[in-house]
Amino acid sequence: MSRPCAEPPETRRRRILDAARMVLVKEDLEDLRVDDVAKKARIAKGTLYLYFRDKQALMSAVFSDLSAQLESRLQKASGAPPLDALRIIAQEHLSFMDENPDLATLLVRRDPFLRKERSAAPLRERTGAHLSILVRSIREAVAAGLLRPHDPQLGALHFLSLVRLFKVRQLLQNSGKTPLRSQVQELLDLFLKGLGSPEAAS
Amino acid sequence: MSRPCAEPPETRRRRILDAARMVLVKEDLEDLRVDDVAKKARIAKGTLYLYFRDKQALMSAVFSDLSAQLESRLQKASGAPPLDALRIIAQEHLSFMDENPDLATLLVRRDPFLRKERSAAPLRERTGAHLSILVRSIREAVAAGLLRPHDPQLGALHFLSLVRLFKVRQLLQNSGKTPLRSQVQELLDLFLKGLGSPEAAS
DNA sequence: TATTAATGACTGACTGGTCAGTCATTAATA
DNA sequence: TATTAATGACTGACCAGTCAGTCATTAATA
Repeated sequence: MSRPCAEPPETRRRRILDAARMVLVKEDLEDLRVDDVAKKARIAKGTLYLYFRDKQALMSAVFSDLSAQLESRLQKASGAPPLDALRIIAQEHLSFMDENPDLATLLVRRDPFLRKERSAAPLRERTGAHLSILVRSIREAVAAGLLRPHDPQLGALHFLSLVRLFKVRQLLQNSGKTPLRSQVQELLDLFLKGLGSPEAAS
Repeated sequence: MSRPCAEPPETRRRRILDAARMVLVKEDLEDLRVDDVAKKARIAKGTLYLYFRDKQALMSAVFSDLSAQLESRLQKASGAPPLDALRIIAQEHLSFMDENPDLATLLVRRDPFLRKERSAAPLRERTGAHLSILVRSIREAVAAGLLRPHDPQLGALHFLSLVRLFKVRQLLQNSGKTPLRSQVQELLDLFLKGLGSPEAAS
């Protein structure tokens, strides 16, 4: 019945999560040291284990948290007309990454499709959800004659890999001062029209 | 003056390298255990250190080796007319990955652009070389009016991310019985024409 | 040719350091 | 005082890298 701690458990959990995210990004490694997270969160290591079963659970929580945030943004697209939905999805992805750079680094660096470790499972699941939002939009766009017929899963993966591409480009040239709106346009152009000149045939 | 070993040093080095590659793929982790490599190569751990300074050097050698193989294939494209060059590059990438599946897994999983560890340096360098081959072809294609004007680095990154996309798709649906030729065509179509229907405007 | 010495490639038990997870103790609250 | 949160020193597993010793092979000698 007593709570000697200075803050509510939820807040503390959040602090640990944030610390873990920061450490994960700074280390730029796949792994993190629990001691580092504890130090960053200004708690004892033992305390951390009151909030998370083990390191795996902690890392899973970090990714789960991140992609839940992203997912809630992508929901804005549902209900919009097909192409608008795609534009919104692109925009939300890119702006989300703009607003949380380290997070973007994490999401881009960890490819959820190619990881089999336990810690990646929730992320993969979430990305599956992102995919299904995309797939729906793409199906609709094809039905409306706005996209040429194709395997929607390929289309969705392609779209996501374009998002990834833009983020990679930004990370490479750390200037990255291209305004969001034109990035979105460029992305959609690549997706819809490719790079071939209009008059040429392949 | 004596060579008690049953095989020439070059062969042995190769065996270690192959073992390391296999372990790296099977573990599906970023890391590997030197003991595992030694066991796989059927040599004592100490022997391994006669051929490689340390674990880093071993891993660097693995990636360096892999991308050198790929690079030599991509050279086939040099000299070809712009669009043919792109087709050849796509084809060589995909067929190379078909022939060496675990290697493909490695190359796709490790994103050379986003890693900072020492072991990734040679891979990043090589991929830089791949990029420059691509950039050249793309510049020529733009000059010839076959591609619309754009930042060639973006184009090259886009092309590579399409290659990656196709490999990811294949890894996801492990059936993957799409014939090479049609994959190449599909890739080029995405690159050149995108997914928009011909008559629609964005 | 038979015997012995020299060589160095190869071995694997060992070391030292790292780090995830534990738990006896302490501090805070009711 | 009773209860529970928080602590951090400790443990034990793990693993990269080492190095003193082995022994197959070659060279030298009789």
